[in-house]
Amino acid sequence: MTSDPTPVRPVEVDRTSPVPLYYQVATRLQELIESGEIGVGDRIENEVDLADRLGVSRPTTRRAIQYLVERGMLVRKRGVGTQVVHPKVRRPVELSSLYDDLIAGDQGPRTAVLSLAVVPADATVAAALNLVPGAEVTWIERLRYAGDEPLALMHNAIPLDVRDFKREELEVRGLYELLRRAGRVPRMATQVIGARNATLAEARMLGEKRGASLLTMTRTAWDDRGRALEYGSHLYRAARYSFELNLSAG
Amino acid sequence: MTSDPTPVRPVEVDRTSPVPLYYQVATRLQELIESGEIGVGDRIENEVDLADRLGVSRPTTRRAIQYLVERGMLVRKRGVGTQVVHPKVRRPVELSSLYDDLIAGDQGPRTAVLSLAVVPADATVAAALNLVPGAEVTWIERLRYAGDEPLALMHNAIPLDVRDFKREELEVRGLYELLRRAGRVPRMATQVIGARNATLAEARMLGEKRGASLLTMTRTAWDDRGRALEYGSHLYRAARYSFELNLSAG
DNA sequence: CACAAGACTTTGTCAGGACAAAGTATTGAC
DNA sequence: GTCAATACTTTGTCCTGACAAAGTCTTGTG
Repeated sequence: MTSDPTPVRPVEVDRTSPVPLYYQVATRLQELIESGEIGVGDRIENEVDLADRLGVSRPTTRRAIQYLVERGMLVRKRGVGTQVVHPKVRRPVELSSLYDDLIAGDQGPRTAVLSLAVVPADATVAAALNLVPGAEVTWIERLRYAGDEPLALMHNAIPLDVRDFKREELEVRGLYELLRRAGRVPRMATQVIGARNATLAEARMLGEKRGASLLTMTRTAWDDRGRALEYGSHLYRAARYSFELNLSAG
Repeated sequence: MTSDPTPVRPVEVDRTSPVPLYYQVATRLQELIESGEIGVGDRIENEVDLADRLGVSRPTTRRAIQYLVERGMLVRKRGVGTQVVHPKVRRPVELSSLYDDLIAGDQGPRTAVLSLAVVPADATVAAALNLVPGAEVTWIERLRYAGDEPLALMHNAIPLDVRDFKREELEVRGLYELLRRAGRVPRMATQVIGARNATLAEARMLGEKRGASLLTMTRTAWDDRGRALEYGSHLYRAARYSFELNLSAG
């Protein structure tokens, strides 16, 4: 016995608002699902009826539903209907979460800039940023703290044309924010997560014992036009840090 | 001086094909970009003209372009046009790549099933799979090899109602394939990647020294209807394995 | 020459309609 | 009763048409 689809109750769209209709509908649906009014496993009203009742066209309704399907909240099946599969938005791994270490620099955890200099790129950096070997880059070394304890040792290389960095700004605002202010917004990134044992020097900086397990993460980020923006090579204390990913398959 | 948009040359859509038109167009565009006929930074023809020339409607063309935008190959700007930002498809982290360790079991690397038994779920497993503590699950322990060398030690817990597993099948087909055959397709997953030093027992199984750095990955996967499908807790030799992710921000 | 107003280009949103395809439920024949 | 054919529901694809909004380029004014 299949349960009847839950009708979406009082919903009105605001046609004077600059917010697109499909987005208004999607947001409303999302609220209903997150609040539990439409539970996991429930079917929602079919597109045609929903569109009618909201007073919008079917394409608009479809687009709203599609938006939530892509976010992993809903699943559609032809001939069957649209079902809630998850009450929370499961983002398909966002750059924002990827950059949380940088964003977070704006708020809580303290970040110390250990060094900031213009140096010639070594082979690895040059390859990652698609530069000619020996081209100059801004090289940043930072130590991130969580409370009093060191958490991560972060190295970044940024092409010279991206921006001129100042130490104080970097400590206060964080790398990500500075890039954004320069109008260079990351659009794409590849990252590799691995692990290895700490060297003596690394262990000392991070307050670990030699040989302690460290998480390694290297990342290259590109902007809108495919220009390399940033190369990062970071070390995290494995005992105090892990990466969390939410994935969805369409 | 902006360069003229590259016209997409001989393209025809096949209306007798069961492949959707928008997908045909997207595939054709993708080929042109991957082959380099349309280079990074080039603008492609505008939607309206493209649609005209292909003999399809603008919404269909838009959908094709949208598809490639979501994959990170193209970027659109209102009033400007659509530009190529990356010549290869950068998938936003797929479940398929997430499951490569399982899929790969079908082909190259050998996987030995160390144990396969029905046991009561411990607290961690029960919580991850959303079961009552003590409920029975199929518990699988496997050792993955790359060539002659051990690569990973994998533990999985699968709710009993999902499927009845046989050792031989598991060795030959891999877990993922067996789940798929049971009609339980993973749609969503959360995973946590961390690291720690190997215990003596783990080191022995993996052919490492005690204290060697290991990558840890725990994952819970859900199917279509939000039912927990699989919990996995895996250990990888950090010296021989790393996770690669491609991310895009919309 | 500098700068603002306007024209133009291009993508973004939205409507309404039509038919196809994939499930589900019902009906009918044996 | 069982099973296959049929009807029905629901999403998937595709079309035409229209206007809005955000850039870019041109033009004209001071």
